[in-house]
Amino acid sequence: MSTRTPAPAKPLRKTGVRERAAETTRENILRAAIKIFAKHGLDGGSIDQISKAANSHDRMIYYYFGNKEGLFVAALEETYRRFNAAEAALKLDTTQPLVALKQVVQFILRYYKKNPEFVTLLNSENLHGGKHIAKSSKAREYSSPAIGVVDQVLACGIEQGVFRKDLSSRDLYMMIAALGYFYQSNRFTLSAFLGENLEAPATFKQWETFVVDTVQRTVVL
Amino acid sequence: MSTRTPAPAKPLRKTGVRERAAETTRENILRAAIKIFAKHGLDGGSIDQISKAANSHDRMIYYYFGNKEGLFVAALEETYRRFNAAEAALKLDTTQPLVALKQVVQFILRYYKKNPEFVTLLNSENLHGGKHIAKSSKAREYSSPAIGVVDQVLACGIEQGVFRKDLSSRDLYMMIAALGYFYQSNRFTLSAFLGENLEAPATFKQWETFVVDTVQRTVVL
Amino acid sequence: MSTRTPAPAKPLRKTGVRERAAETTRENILRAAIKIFAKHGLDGGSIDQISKAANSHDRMIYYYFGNKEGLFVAALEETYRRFNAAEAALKLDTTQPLVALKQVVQFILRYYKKNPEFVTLLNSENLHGGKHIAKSSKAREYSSPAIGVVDQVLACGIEQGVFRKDLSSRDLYMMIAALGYFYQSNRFTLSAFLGENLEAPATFKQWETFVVDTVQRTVVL
Amino acid sequence: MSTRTPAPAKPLRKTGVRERAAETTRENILRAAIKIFAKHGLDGGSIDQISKAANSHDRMIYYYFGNKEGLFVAALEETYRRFNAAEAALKLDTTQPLVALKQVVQFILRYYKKNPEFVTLLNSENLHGGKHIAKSSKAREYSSPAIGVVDQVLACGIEQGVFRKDLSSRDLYMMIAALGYFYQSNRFTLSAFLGENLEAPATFKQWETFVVDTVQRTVVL
DNA sequence: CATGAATGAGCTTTCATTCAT
DNA sequence: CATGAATGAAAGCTCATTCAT
Repeated sequence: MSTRTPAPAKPLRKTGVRERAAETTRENILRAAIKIFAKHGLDGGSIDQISKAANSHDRMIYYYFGNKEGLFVAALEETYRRFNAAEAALKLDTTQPLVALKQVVQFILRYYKKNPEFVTLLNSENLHGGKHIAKSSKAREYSSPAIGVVDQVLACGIEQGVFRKDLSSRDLYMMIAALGYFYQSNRFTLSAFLGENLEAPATFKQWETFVVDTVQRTVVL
Repeated sequence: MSTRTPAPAKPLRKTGVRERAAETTRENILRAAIKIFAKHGLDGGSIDQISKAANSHDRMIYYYFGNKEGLFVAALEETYRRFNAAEAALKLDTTQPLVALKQVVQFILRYYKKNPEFVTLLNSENLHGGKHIAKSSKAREYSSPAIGVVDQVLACGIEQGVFRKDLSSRDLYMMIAALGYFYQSNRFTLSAFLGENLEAPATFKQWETFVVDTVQRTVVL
Repeated sequence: MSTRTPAPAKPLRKTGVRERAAETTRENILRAAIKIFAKHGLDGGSIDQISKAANSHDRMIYYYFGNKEGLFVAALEETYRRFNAAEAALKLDTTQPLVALKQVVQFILRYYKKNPEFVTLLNSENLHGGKHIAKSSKAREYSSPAIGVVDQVLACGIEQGVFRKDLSSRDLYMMIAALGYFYQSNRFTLSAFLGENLEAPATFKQWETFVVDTVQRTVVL
Repeated sequence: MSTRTPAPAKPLRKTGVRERAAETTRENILRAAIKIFAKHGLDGGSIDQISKAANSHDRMIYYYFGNKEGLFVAALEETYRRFNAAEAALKLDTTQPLVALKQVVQFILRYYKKNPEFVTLLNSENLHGGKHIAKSSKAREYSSPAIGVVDQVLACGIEQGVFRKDLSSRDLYMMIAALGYFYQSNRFTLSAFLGENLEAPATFKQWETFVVDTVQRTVVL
C-alpha cells in the first residue's frame, strides 16, 4: 500500500443534478466499502469487489478517495460517525444511575450485535497498528462522546451517593466495551470452543443479563 | 482454495540427518507462519513472506501443509497448543480461591500481552467465520482445558463458601478473557481514542489491577 | 478455471487513436492465441507465450477475454468464422455436379493444408470433450454453412439425375472432411509409419487425386 | 520438456518375487499413463496424476521411464502393440475378398471406438510433430502389420479378379483409417455441429454401414 | 526397490493503480 | 464526471525433476 497523500476532498456545492448523482456514487462506494472491508478485512477486500458492489467502476474509487487506504479511512470514519450518531440519540434517565447504566450497557452490546461491521473494521484497523486512525483527525474527534456518556452516568451515580468514587470512567467504559466487543468479535471461535452457538438469541440475552449485572455490581458501593 | 487433502502427516522422529533437517524445515515454516499471519493476517500475509522468513522455499509450504489454508490451520492449532501448555504449567493455590482467581486472571492477561500473535490469529480466524477451526478436530480439543481451570477455581470457592453459587463458569471465563483480550486486541484504536498509550507498562499494570479487582468483586458473595 | 463472465464485448469502431489501438491489441492477442494454441494445444500454450507473441501483456488477455478458457473459445470461434468466410467465397459450377463436387473436395483438402491451425484447434477442443463449443452459441451457428455447400451440390446432382439418391449429405460431408482432416492431422505419425513424407507436395497431390476420384465414385449412380 | 536422453531400460530378469512386484509397478504406471495421457494429452496430464492413478509415487516414474517423455514414448509403444496384437488375432476369409474387406473395415472402426485412447494419444503425438515416434525404433516396427492386412486383402481381390488393379494399398488403408479415425476423434465437435450425438449406437451403426459400402464401392472394378 | 525431502521455474490469475480522452 | 485501455508486480499454486539415503 502506497504512502501517497490521498485524493482531494470532494467540493461541497449542493446545487444541480450532477452533484447529486455524484454524491450518490460516492455514497454507494462508501457503503459498499464498509460492507466489503467488514466482511473480508482491508487486505482481503479488493477495489474490484467494492466497485462492483457499488455498481460503479474502479476508477471512481480513485476519483473520490484517492486510493485504497483513503477509502478505508473514509469507511472507518463513517463507521465511527454512525456509532456516535446512534449514541447521541440515546436518552438516559440520569435520575436513576443504575438504570441509566443498564441502558448504556444494553445500547453498546446491542449496537455491536446489530452492526458487526463496526467490530470487524476496528479489528482490521488494529491489525494494521492503528495507522489510519492516527492520520485521521476526523476519527479522533469521534472518541470523546463515547466515553462521555459513561462518564456522565458515573458522575451522576457518585453525586447521588450510589456509586463508588474510586472508579475511573475510562476503566468502566473499557469494561463495558470489552464485554460487548469480545462476545461479538470472537463469536465464531468461542462457539466452536464452548460448543454453544453464541449467535442464538437466548445465549445473547443471557450474556447481556450477566454483563448488566456485573457492571452494576462493579459500580455500586 | 482447493479441497485437496493436505500434506502427509509428519512421521515419528527418527535419527538421521535428513529427518532432522526436515523437521526443522517444517518447524521453521510453522514458526514463521505464526509470526507473519499474526502480523498481517491470513490475507495480508503471503506464502512468499513466510517461506523467506523460514529460510525455506514456497514449495516446501505446499509439501508440508498442502496449501495456505492448511498452513493457517496448523498455525492456529500450534497457537492453541502453546496456550494450553502454558496454562497446564500454572500452579494454583486452591486453598485460597480468591488468590487462585487472581492468578488465573493475571496469567491470562499477561499471556495475551506476551503473545500478541494469539490475539491476532484468533481475530483472523473470526474474520473468516471460524471456518478453519470448524474443520480442525485437533483445535477443538484444546478448548476444554481453558475453561477447565476457571471452572475448577470457581468450584473451589463455592465449596469453601466464599463464592457465589449462581455464576456459570462459562460467563466467568468469558469475562476474564474479554477483559484481557480487548485490551490487547484493540490497544491501537483505544490508544488513539483515549489519548493514552495502552502499551505503557504502567497503564497495563493499572488495568490489570482493575480487572483482578472487578473479577473478584463479581465472584464473591 | 473460473466461470466468470468474460470481458465486455468490443464496442463498435470509433475514430480516435486509443480505440484503434485497443482493437489492435485485441486482434493481436487473438491472432497470437490461434497461432500458439494451434502449435501447442490448449494446455501446452501459455498465456505468457501468447501475450508475448502479441506484443502485449498477460493482463490484457484477462481484460479482453476474461481468462484462458475465454480466449480459447474466442480463438475457436474466429477459426470457424474464417473457414466459413473462405467457403462462402467459393463459386461453384452447379451445372456440372461432378465438377462442383471436385471443387468442394479440393477446397476442403487445401484449406486444411493451408490452415493447419484449424485442425489442431479442433483436436484440442475434442480432447477436452467439446466443452467450449457447447458453451459458445456463436460457434454452433457456424456449422450449417459447411454442410450446406455439400448438401447443395448433392441436391444438384440428384436433380440432374447424375447422383445416387440414397446418400445423406451428412455422410458425404463427413467423408470428405475425414479424408482431408486425417491426412493433415496425422501426417507426422503417418509419415513415420508409411516411411513416406506426407508433407511433400507430390504426395499430397496424389492423395488429393485419390480422394476426388473416390468421392466422385461414391456419389455417382 | 528436457531433451535429455531417457532412462536406462529395465533389466530383463524374470525370477524372484521382487521382480514380479516391480513389473506390476511398472505396468500399473504404464496403464495409468495411457489413461491419463489419453484423457488430458501429453501437456495436460501430469506426472503427479499418473503416479497417483497408478497407486505409486512420482519417483518410480523416473526410476522406470527416465522422464515424462520416456513415459509417453512407452505409452505410445504399448498402444501400438495392443492394436497390432488385436489385428493379428483377426481371422480373414481370403476366399471372399469383399467380405474380408468388410471385416477389416469393421475391425478398425470398432477398435477406434472401443479404444479411444488410441486416437487421443496419436493426436497428442501429432500435436508434437511426431517427435517421439521418430525416436522410438520399436514404434516404427509396429507400422507394417497394419497396412499389411489391407495389402493382403487387396492383393487377394486383385488376384481373384474382383478388385481394381490401380489402387495403392496405402491409399486404401488411409481411407479406411481416416473414415474411422475422424468419426472417433472429432465426435464432440461434430456432435455439436451436426446436432446429432455421434456416440449414440444407432448413429455409429449407420456410419459403419456407409463406410463399409463406400470402401467396397471404391475397390470393385 | 523405494521414499521423503528439496528445488526452481513456470503456471493462471488478481492486485492496486495510472493513462489518455 | 466518467470511462475504456493499459500496466507491472505479486499473488497462490503446480510443474517436472533431482538429491540423499
